[in-house]
Amino acid sequence: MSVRVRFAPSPTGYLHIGNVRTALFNFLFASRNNGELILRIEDTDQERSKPEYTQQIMKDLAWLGIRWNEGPDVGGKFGPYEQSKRLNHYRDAVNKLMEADRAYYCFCSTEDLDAIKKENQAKGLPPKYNNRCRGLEDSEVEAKIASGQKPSVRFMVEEGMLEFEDIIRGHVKFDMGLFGDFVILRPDGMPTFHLAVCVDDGLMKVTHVIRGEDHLPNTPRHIQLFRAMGFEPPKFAHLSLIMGKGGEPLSKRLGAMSVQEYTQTGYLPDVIDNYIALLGWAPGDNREIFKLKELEQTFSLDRVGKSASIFDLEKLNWLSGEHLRQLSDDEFVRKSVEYLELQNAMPKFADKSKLFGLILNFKDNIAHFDELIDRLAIFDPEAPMQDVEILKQPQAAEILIVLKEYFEALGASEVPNYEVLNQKLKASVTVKGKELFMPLRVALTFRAHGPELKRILPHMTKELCLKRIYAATSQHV
RNA sequence: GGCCCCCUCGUCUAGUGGUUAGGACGCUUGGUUCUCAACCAAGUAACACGGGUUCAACUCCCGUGGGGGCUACCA
Repeated sequence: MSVRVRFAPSPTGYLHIGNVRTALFNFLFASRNNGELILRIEDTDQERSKPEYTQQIMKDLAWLGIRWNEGPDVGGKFGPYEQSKRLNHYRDAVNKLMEADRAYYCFCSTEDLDAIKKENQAKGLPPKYNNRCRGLEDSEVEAKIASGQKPSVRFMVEEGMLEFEDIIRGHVKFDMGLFGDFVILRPDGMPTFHLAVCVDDGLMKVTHVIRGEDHLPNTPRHIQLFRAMGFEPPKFAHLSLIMGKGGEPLSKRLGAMSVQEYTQTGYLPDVIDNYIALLGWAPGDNREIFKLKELEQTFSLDRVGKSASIFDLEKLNWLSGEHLRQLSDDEFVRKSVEYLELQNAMPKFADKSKLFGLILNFKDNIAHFDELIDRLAIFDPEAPMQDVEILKQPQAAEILIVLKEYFEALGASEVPNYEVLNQKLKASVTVKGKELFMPLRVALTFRAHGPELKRILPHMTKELCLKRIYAATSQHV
């Protein structure tokens, strides 16, 4: 049977690193095994789910290069793929479970439940529901409903040890006597996550459930549910969690940046995929740089580790630089321009024909595209002066004089020539090395750092250089 | 509190009874260079702890400690 996996986010927020890894691993596993990936939207929490999140999640996944075979947008044989549109299925399932005597109405209020929990805790007992509505007579149930009480429906948990093989964790076992009966249908008729997941995974013929480790304790419940509904439970693989810098859980603000923030910073999608794949997975041969396509061919679940990992921005940045340097010049510039356009940060001082040359200067210098915006300022006639204190050193004056002479003599549309300028400077200026080049650089670019002058000079104009030289001279005097 | 999962350099990891415990990021130093970056070279640093099992444990078992998760009519 062919592999069918799913990524099932709830649209209650944007995709963050943790989500992305689950999505990516599902995608890679499907891809590697020529299987199918289902995108299913778990929007049973009416309060918190928002359609715009669904849209953004799909956009982000697409940006990352994660492709799905079935989903809300592309459809499929087992749709619909939004749980809010599958209520009939959950209703059916509940009816069948009730008929089979595996589910029952529960009239306990939130206060009742709290009291039970507190009592159990005080006695040091497992904090489980005491199943007290299990024994309700049909007549009692009818009376309560007739009196206007809205019941929830609980699943009857079978006691005993439940054991299963997790692809990542290995053999896992739980004592089901420690679990109380759990709610599968809320009083308002909406299913809970447990029911919806099992019904859908069953109906959609999911073969492997790859999800976060936070779901590990849910799995024995789900296995019982699957069986009670007549489904063969899928295989499970529980991924360890990703932590923040200090090892604390990845929270919304700390490091759990949304995909969009990475897009804005100017990382390539391949970089994010590559870095996240390396969190918990290693090919075993010390290789670290992968394009998504290569991951699709290399990934396997049995090389996924068990321990939680910390998200490290430094390494992400290194990886990003590596990817950028592997791009061809054309690709680098094309993607740079794409980024600048998307961020509405296209330089106004250069037309597109010139831009190629300007941008290419920074290919070896940046880790992500947003650095480009600032770096490009060395070509911007409107860019403010920076680092001009370097011009205070006494030797700067003679350098400025030579510069002025050279550029004033230059034809209006003539390209500045590094060699010629250099000869002139060598001939008439006493300083050399750093003492020559630093003031020179600052006078021409207004920045103490940047690509080699030799590289950038051909991209500068007489007008721009003179403007800066005059400004620098007046500053110096 | 109860149950479950996890534990190799600061970080990501390789390793499956016998290794000088390997690689990468970071950091340090040197090289290159007009600067920054990049690049090259070298260096730094780890098996959480305590008991077993064994001729031999990072590897297996048991405890302790630490971290995390679940314990919702959230997913």
